[in-house]
Amino acid sequence: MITNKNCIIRLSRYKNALYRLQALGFVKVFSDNLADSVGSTASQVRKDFSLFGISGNKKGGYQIDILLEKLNSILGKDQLQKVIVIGAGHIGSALMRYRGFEKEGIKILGGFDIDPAKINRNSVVPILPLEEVKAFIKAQGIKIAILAVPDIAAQQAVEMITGAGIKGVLNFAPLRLKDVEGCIINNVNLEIELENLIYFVNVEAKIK
Amino acid sequence: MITNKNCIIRLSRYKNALYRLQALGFVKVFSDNLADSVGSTASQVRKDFSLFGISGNKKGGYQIDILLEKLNSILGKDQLQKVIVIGAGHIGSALMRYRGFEKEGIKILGGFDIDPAKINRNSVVPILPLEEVKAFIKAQGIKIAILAVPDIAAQQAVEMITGAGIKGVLNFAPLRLKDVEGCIINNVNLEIELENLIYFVNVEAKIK
DNA sequence: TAGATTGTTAATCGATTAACAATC
DNA sequence: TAGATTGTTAATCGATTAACAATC
Repeated sequence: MITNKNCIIRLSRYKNALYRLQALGFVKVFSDNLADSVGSTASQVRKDFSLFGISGNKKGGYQIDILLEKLNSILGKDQLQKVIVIGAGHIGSALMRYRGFEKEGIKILGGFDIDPAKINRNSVVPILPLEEVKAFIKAQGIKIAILAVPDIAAQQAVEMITGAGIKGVLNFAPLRLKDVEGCIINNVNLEIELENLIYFVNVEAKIK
Repeated sequence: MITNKNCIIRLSRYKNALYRLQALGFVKVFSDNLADSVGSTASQVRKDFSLFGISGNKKGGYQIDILLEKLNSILGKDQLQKVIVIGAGHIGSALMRYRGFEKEGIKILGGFDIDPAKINRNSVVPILPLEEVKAFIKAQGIKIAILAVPDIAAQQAVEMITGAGIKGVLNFAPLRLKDVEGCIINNVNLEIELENLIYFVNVEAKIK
């Protein structure tokens, strides 16, 4: 099944919105309710669902609990997702301590750094020497890594961890990483995100 | 001028690639070199440039220094961009300490939090009480804010700062913020980014 | 000149939106 | 039943890619 990234991102948003609706006591939802909640359109919602064979009831809309079950299954939320963080600098450390992932069934099992001063085997998320990462990935069967190392270290780090079995990397290093065979890399470039925002703010300012 | 977000992101990537090429001693570049550097196509590069009236020399390609000047001007890199951070939790603090922004001419002038324990007027980036944020924005003429507060605090925080003059928000709170008149909001949702990666990794795993 | 590269127009591609028959 | 909502097909829209004349 071929689907685009935006579509999957919308599935995540639907899921989040459905939990909020459920918390408000709703049991079923119509495509246009859901569209409103995520800032989309009713057509888009129904189209997305039909791509995944999710169907509702004509006239009756969709039952939230069933819908959540299906979305959670598609998004892999029915099992704990084990993740490691490479690089224990400012960003890496913040991500290790960030509580938002737990709620989503994402568990950070460890952090890794080359700097001996950063090693701490006793913290909530242990921070281990980078040379242990390969063994750790294999022992724990980890497929997903967050990369938060300086730009010059990024390419080498990716090659190391993909060699050990990592299949997906969320990259915070401020450079576009070359794809590695058999591994998906999603780039989150903070500088570029800000630069983008600045551009559009300035354009708006010029229009007025 | 109407342009899409992806196009502006590519301009940032071209700029970054050009600095690397310049560091390697190159003086001029052809559209297909640049395409290679950023993982795009020569057509795309020329199209992007033509949208902004950037022209090169037939046969001669583009002169890197001139190109950089133009891209930097479009992206607002010819002036220091002043930014504040709302929320001094894990993510907010990490962003305040992150060195990557400086290189890009982005200066974080202050952080703000409601927790008195987080206040520190003497740190490199001072952390001030949230009630001072409006005055600070006005006094310093700040237009851009990074939002890194818990989800329940996000909507209110946005309304507060846009009321004081903020025109662009980079939102790290894990919920989609309602647009506010006269303010652009770019959402960076870490949970959704990871969820997305997990989905595609799992799909790849199923195919094999 | 011959060859190579730009700049722009046209073609293609894919995603979003609209429309509407089916049906509860 | 009448009205409302789904599911899917068709139309639209916008972005990317290809093609090629201009020209250095």
